[in-house]
Amino acid sequence: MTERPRRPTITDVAALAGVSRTAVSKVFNDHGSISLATEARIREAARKLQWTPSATAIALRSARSWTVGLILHRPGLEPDDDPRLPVSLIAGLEPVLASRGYGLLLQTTAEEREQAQTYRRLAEAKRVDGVVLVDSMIGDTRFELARELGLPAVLVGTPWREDPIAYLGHGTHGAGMPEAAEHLVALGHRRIAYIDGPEHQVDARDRAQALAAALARHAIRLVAHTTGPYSPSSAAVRTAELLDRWPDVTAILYGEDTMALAGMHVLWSRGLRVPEDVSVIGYNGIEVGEWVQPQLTTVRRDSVQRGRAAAVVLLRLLGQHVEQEYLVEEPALVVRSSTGPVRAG
Amino acid sequence: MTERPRRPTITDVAALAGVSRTAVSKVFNDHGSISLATEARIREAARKLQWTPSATAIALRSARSWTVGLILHRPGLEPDDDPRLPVSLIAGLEPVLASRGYGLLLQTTAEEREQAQTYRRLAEAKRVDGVVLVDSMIGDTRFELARELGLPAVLVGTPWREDPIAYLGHGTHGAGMPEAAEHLVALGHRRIAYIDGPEHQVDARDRAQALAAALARHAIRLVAHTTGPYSPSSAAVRTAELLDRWPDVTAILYGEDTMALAGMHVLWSRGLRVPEDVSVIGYNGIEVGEWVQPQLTTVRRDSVQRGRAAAVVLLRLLGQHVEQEYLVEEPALVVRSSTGPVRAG
DNA sequence: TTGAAAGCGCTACCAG
DNA sequence: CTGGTAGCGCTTTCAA
Repeated sequence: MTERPRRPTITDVAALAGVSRTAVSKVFNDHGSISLATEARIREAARKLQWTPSATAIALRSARSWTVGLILHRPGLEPDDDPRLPVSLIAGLEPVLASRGYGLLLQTTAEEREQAQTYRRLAEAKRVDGVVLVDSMIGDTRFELARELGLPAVLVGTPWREDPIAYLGHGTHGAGMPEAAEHLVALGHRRIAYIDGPEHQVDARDRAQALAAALARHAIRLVAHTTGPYSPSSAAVRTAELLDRWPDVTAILYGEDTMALAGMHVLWSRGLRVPEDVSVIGYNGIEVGEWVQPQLTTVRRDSVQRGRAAAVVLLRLLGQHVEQEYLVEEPALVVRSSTGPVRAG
Repeated sequence: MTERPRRPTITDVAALAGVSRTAVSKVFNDHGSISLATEARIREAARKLQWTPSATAIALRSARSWTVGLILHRPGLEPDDDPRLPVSLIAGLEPVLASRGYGLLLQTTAEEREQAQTYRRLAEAKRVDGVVLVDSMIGDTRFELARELGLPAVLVGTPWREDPIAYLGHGTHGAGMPEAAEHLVALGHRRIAYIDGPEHQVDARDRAQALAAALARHAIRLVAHTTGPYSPSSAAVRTAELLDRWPDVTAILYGEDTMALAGMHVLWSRGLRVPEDVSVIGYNGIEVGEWVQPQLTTVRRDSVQRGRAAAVVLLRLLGQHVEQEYLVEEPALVVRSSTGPVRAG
């Protein structure tokens, strides 16, 4: 490989254009005033040299990194089964951030408690100007941490208690769950179980509460409510235990779609048919739910929309003037064929 | 909110410790020599001030951003059905990069051709020190681009033609497909179709070739081979067309697991049973395949492993001395219940 | 309208 | 073993 020439700097451009670096800077930040002729010369020189301002120099000079951090907790080694690497969220977030010149820096942590350290490191080293918080937990200390670090932050989810942090809830608390409950009740279900996500997750808690409240209006209580990781295998285990203890359950809700699929697998393996013997409802509205047999009734929520909206909130916290607003629809029940009338008799 | 004090700088630490900035720098980069006493004083001062070296200053000074870029093409708005946001890959990549202090910067592009521009921008602005390339295409120009930009790069996949770029192939060309072919042939299948990924993808091409070659050894030719996007809906459409034209097909392979699920859905909706009437094989080994009914026979490959290995390759290109090697297993056929003997008669 | 100079926070090179 | 100095590439007063 031949020695590659040093990247051109603003000084080179200035020299070529026969002006000062100041002039170049002004042109590229449309600050101050520059005569049209000079500007043309400068732009021409920059083009010739293929010069682009150095992001690192700008970062140092302006004390902003133009980067937003997203820190994710990866519980296990296998991520396929982990709904917590929020692909759709990123798909919504990133383009909006990029439209304002912000990059998205992804970090994963093995342990929950590493997170605080990671935020601190990123913030203190000035690697990021702000962060997107996901997976809101009960007792979450990240909001205070962000404030202490002076780090603009937006939470995608609902804070566990009143908090001044900017957040973007998943719709009103537990949205979609009342509809799911009504749906099951209308089909005649009375013995309903809920295979839930982790106990300490705010989102899971809100949904569980909304579900319980909706059922209570019909004087129904969940026959069982288990909490645990958002993993299909955990859902499978818990479904099996559920069926052992309450074989007469007629409907099961799951905290996540892939959990519901795993649950259905257990049902089939016990000779129970869905929905003839047991109805099943998932949560999230992943596309696969449409293709499986029976098609999965679920509560769909749109993380892409939520990601976009969160990006806007954060950009504003970062001092950007953003006009655009993005719609975020409420989570909604999608009735497909994994739910049906309770069996007569 | 009260006015937050300016972040401490190395000068503050030096002042507090009563030494020069040089001394502080030396301690934190264990360069040069510093007496134990001085070092202790310096560390103490840094601790008191909660000082962390500024990443941006280091970036400017060292002309490295300590960041690696990952640019992804997002074809549609809905990412759920898009296997191209390679979650598992990221899960493998990021921790290894982070272990050496490298961050992972994620960018998405709407159009394929925007990619070149994005690489150029990142490289010229020195936002990234290197890139991970995914989704190897036939006619791919990114390798030359990376060289032109002097940007260390590693391709996860196989280059479309001989190229000096560092890459991490998905095992030997088309690995797993011969096994899949043998499996079907052994079950008595002769009328086999392949609902493939995009025509211009190297990985898809290699797999198709490997499949065709393996079948040819048994004097079998695919009754149909369609190419198209890696999307379930496309797979559904193509499956329907396939069944219209070749109703006598007894086995269908798919370029991706979620495509296979969509295909099975179409089969069921036509009253065909899997595997009694038609056998189905997917590709990738996503976890959901285990939970659906019937469980999906597939070729599993481990993107997490591949991500780790790719990170090591890139780190070395970036001049890091990495001892650790990560195992990358060959893709392997996982026989489950979506394949069965061809129906007698 | 233009540019000289100072300096963002850090590290490398030398001289002491 | 220690520290002064120069400078990474850029922007921003402020003076001409």
